[in-house]
Amino acid sequence: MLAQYLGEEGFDVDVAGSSSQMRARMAGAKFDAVLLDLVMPGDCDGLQLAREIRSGSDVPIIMLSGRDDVMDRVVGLEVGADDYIGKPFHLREVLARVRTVLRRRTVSNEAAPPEAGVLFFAGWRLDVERRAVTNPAGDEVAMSTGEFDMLHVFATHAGRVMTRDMLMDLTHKRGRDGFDRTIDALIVRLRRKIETDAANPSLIKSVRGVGYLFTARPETASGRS
Amino acid sequence: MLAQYLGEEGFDVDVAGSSSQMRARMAGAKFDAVLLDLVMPGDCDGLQLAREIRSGSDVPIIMLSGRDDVMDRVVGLEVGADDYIGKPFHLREVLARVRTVLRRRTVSNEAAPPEAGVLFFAGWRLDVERRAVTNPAGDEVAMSTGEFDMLHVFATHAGRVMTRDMLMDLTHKRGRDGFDRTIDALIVRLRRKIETDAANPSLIKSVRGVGYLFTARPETASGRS
DNA sequence: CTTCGCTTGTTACGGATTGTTACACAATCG
DNA sequence: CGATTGTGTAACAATCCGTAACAAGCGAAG
Repeated sequence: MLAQYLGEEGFDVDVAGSSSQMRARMAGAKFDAVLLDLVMPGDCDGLQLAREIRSGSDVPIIMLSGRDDVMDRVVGLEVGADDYIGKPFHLREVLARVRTVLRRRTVSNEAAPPEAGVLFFAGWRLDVERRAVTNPAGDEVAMSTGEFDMLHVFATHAGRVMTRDMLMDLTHKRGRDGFDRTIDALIVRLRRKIETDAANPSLIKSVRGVGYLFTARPETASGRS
Repeated sequence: MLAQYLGEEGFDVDVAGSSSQMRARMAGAKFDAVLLDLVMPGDCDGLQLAREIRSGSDVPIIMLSGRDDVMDRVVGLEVGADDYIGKPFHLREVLARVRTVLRRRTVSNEAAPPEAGVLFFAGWRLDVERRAVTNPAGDEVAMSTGEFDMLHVFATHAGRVMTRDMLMDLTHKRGRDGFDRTIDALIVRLRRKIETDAANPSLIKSVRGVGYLFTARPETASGRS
């Protein structure tokens, strides 16, 4: 049903009925996005599968679920899905989300390939190789390891709200303790270095109850004005 | 039993004892939703019937089933049902699902794009990506997370009366039950920030007994300099 | 090995935001 | 006109977040 609808809307759609089938398809061709059901008919569940895809690729993943469970949603996003659509999903909505994800992806693709040497945003320059950061005025700003990692994660995930858990996963490669405010503390320290007014942040916005959002649009090296 | 209960809750309920009876009823009147039992007493099964309804209409369909079988659920949703309620269903639950389906339907029908880059209205500028709002004078107005979300919803649903349920769905990702005045409180706070005279609101009008209406006409980016 | 300096994690406090309740007032109804 | 219902708003409580302060690591220099 979904495949047909998306097909009519101009997308090339390929359907896989099982995880193994999917692996085969994905090995053979490049896809722009993956729609994944949380509950799979077969052996493997959707979360596991999403993690698997993420480990080897950057394809946008949109998760579908029969239940609109908050926990599912959170876990889904943690695993690396780009979006999550809960139960009573209408075709139009799926279509809209697919378009959104593709748009985001193409934007960030041009500007920030996963391991680009240098990233630019809002006049700032972030040299991944040298781990050096330069402000719009051209001065190099000293960053601690943690601050740099955090900024790097933000720069490569610009425009998407990041939960604290995501940030924890991405900046602290492993090991997550119980509940702490580690991320918040890092955010404060980072804001003090890159925001002109740390009390009214413009680059790193808080999204209450969810996480943080990096608002700057990544620019290409040649795209600077 | 169901019909009586829903009737007491204020719904107009019509009961059909067979598929043919249903066709007759549906031909004669417009319905807001259909509750369908998976196993039918007569000739035709519920799935077939759901497919039939879907082929000619967009009415929300809620499927009831004696067995809580995953396969049934999946097939039911595939056929185009909007929701599925398995075996031990309580009247309250059915009621809640009916309300949700009605709510979702009205929301998602004409609400195509929940996302756009920058929105303009009545001289205001709302940058969705940067989560920043600028007033007609050009000053940036600080908005809390909730206020921004609410304004965003209004801006993308301008000219349409939004019920509190719709607003709750769109601003608070997870459904709330019970009665509260959360939305009203947010409206007051939002009005104080964007209305020139909060006592005589011009942008956000109240529609007694229904909800709120955002009166500004959205302008395209090119409509302003 | 010890000390020093820097970074990072933790805790605590205060302010900001948000949900809830209560009350006043307006609109509607009979 | 009074009764009922719905909305505006203040006040309060619960929660979340920003931030300072401190403690724990960590590495380099001595």
